[in-house]
Amino acid sequence: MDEPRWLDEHEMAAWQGFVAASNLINRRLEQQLKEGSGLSHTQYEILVQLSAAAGGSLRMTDLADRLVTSKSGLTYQVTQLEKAGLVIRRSCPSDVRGVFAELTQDGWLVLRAAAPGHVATVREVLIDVLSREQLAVLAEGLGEVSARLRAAERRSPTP
Amino acid sequence: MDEPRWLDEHEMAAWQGFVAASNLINRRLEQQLKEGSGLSHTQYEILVQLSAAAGGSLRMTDLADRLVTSKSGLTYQVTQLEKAGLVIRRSCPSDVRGVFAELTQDGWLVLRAAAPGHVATVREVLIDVLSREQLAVLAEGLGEVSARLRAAERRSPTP
DNA sequence: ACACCTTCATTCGAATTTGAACAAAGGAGT
DNA sequence: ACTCCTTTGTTCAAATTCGAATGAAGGTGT
Repeated sequence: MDEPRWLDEHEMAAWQGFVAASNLINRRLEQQLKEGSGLSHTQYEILVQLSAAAGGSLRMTDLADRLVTSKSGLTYQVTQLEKAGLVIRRSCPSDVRGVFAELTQDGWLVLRAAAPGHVATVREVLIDVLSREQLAVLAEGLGEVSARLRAAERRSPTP
Repeated sequence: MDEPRWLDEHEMAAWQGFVAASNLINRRLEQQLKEGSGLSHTQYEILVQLSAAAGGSLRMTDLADRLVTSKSGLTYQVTQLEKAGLVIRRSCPSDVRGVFAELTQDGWLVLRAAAPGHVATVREVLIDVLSREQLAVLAEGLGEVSARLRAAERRSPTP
């Protein structure tokens, strides 16, 4: 770290574009979901992950891994969703410590109702702005970035 | 919104890659900055924006626009930085309501000390993972995405 | 000068996020 | 069986975030 390699003009543009887009997209998504269905982006993502899982349920730890949140943050949000009746907790038969979060009927309905508006916004802010080729590069590049970061986290966990 | 255009496989990969990378990078950056210099990513970005501005100072509103935060969030963080002695507030001579946040000498020093570690991490998680061509596409595409979102916000402000 | 609308930054309360500490249980090695 | 280390999910206090409301001042049009 004696003589750091600073970012050149192009690298800086890529980095700033990424950070700005990330923040702006998040803000827009948050706003759309809130006014469209009363959900936060985090809550929406929880419902999505559960809906994609077998039986509409996942262990708390699995869920926390797929989203990128702390365990305590997930506990909080699942409690909120449980109060709202969109999710219930079930204890795991094979492991007394384990807890499943499971989508309720209302959870499915709310997700179904929220999805079209959300997808439309995702198109509006990102997908429909970019060409097919740009999307391919994005998927490829950021997929690799994510994979490496996940691997790095497994090598040095944050408990 | 009657018959929403869902995302196909490739679009989904791009979107999920973007969201995952965004969250994972943020988490890593937050961790590195905290342990490397005791700053949060938000605080670091405030210092960067001030250092890039003429006289090392910016109006609160300008600052809030360049970062992507609410005004009240900025007020809070500037207060924290002021307590830490890295920033001071100055009132604007031409507009009594205006407040400048200005980098102090300590602010410059802390930023200088924090920058190398931060840049190294940015390289590690994003820049050095991608090829020159991928970076170019990223800069171009996400620059456009950001520009559109900023323009949209100006058309319908969030006060 | 006046009324009216906008802009600036802060304050306030509520919601959320985080990390550390915790208790309970699993699993491996002896 | 027993010790040791890990994993699981929650709780707690503290830090951070946001939005709405506020007060004060700028700017405009008449």
